[in-house]
Amino acid sequence: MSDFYQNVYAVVRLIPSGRVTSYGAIARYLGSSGSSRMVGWAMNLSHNQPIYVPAHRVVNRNGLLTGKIHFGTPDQMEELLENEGVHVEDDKVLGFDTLLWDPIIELR
DNA sequence: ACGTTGACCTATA
DNA sequence: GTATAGGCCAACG
Repeated sequence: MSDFYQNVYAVVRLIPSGRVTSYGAIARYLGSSGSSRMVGWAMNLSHNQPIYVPAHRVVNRNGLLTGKIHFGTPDQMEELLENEGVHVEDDKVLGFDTLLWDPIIELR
């Protein structure tokens, strides 16, 4: 595994319950600004990862659950988020601005 | 080996 | 405010 993925997983694992972050934020935090797609790829591989990665806490910049289809069932992501107190409606996170957990700001 | 695709983002129009 | 374009780089066929 390259360090990039390890870093991504590490950051994602640090996201507190009930909070969310965005792919771009992680990419920027890792210094790979502009390569936010790689973060998504990393999430895709997180399935095979031995450790559990709360990928449901990572959404796009608009707060939209674009990756929900990559879970077992499309509703799994919403369920997990709702289970943690994050309300989801029409595939988007409610109050995304306040729930956003930016590693650049939080881990600074 | 090459072209296409994609859990994205930013910038123009 | 939506729409389209370009960039990014790893995996897949």
